[in-house]
Amino acid sequence: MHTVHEAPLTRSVEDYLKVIYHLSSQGGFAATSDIAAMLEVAPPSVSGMVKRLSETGLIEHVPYRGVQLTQQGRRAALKMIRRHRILETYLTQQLGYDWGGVHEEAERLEHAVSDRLIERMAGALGEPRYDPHGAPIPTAAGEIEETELLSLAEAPVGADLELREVGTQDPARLSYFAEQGLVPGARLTVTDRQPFNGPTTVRLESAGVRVVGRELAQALRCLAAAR
Amino acid sequence: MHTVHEAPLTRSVEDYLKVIYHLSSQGGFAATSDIAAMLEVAPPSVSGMVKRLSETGLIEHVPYRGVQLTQQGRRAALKMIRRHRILETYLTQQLGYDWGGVHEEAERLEHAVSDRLIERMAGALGEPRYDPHGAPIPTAAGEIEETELLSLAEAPVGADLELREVGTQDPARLSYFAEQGLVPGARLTVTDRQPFNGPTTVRLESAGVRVVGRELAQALRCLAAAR
DNA sequence: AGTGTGAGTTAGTTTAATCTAAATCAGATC
DNA sequence: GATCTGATTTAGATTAAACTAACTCACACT
Repeated sequence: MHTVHEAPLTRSVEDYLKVIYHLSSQGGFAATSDIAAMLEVAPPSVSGMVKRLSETGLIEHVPYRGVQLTQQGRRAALKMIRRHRILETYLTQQLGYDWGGVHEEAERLEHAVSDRLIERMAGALGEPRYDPHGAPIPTAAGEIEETELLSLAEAPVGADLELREVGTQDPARLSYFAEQGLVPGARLTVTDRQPFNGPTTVRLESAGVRVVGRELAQALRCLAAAR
Repeated sequence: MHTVHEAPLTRSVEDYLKVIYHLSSQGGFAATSDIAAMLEVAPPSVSGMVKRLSETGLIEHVPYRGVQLTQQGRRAALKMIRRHRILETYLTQQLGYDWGGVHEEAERLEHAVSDRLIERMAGALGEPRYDPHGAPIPTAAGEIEETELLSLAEAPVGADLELREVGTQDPARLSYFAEQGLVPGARLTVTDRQPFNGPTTVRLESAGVRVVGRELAQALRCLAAAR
């Protein structure tokens, strides 16, 4: 299949595709209002963009239901996600950025970098497979690892887990997690959970005991630990 | 003096300021048509932008004469030039870019990077004073070295020179110069010049003899060599 | 089945940057 | 000094992305 001439996507289009990817990743449709909320934009702006995106074949729109990415749209979204995650990894490992601030910087840069630069960065880093928060980095070919992870808020008491991904971009939460030793790779055991969706208590293998409120626990995504 | 709240400049505004800086650097005014030519934009677009820029106090406009930067405009322009040159230096030294292509990449990135990132890059490079083409890098405080250089097209026969700056962004010319050993720091002696603005012949201290056409020679900016 | 509510869409305006075509100015030429 | 010419500006249209206000749809509830 020949490479088709593709007009460069504008900043906005790229952002829409990324949030549609995230919102529809758990199957199903992304709702107009959710897209609007994530982009901090009024709902009619979304309707307008949705019209253009479906005209150009990047999304499928079912009026009053929501939207889904087409193959083409998914490819474009994964490309932006790769850019974002490579940038975060590079800024962290090569330029001393900490968890706070990387996201914002990457968010701006991802629209300006060339494929060539991203691949140079990836090369300099040794083709990393995960970003600093533990999220998988799509390959240049557009494939992404899809591992089922279990949020710490749902993990059963007694489970031995490995923390794989810290699923937030909020700098305050990120630095709090980092302080608490709650970083990708940490081994932990769930020792308790308060009733009615209360906080989860865990024992960290290499540190002490932590009590994590439900909302925070939802961001911590784990895998059953290999023993 | 307190830092005034400054609205972030758009991509376009920044580009206009940069070319106005370059066009008016040899004193005097930048002409509408020259700005239009450098930005590859129609002259009326320049008139429109000039109106807005002078309203916001970044330039001084004398109708039918041209424009000049104000102090504020000059500061903004030098900031962009610093970003551009730090980026070119970083891409070249840390990510293996060669002379061709760096310019284009930096041109896009300079609008997206934060001051913080630029200063990290500058730090990683050891606060470089010159970019890969030999152009001086403005300091973070907004000062730029202004050394009088002599274009090779004007240098008298017999002069011993040090090549300081290769003043072009054209990738083809840049790689040609690099092949010929005409890079910043090269020592050379002017041995001949053909009449009527003909080519200049130079002997390179560490290589052989080169004949350089007038147009190319204009891009090579030199300093009288220390002996 | 009728209706109310909130989500979604349409209509029409705004802002920034561009364009083409038309008008105007300034300096050079005769 | 009148005129010509090319550079510059003004006028008006276009595109992309956003907004507010007003309308419409789908679906849940009685």
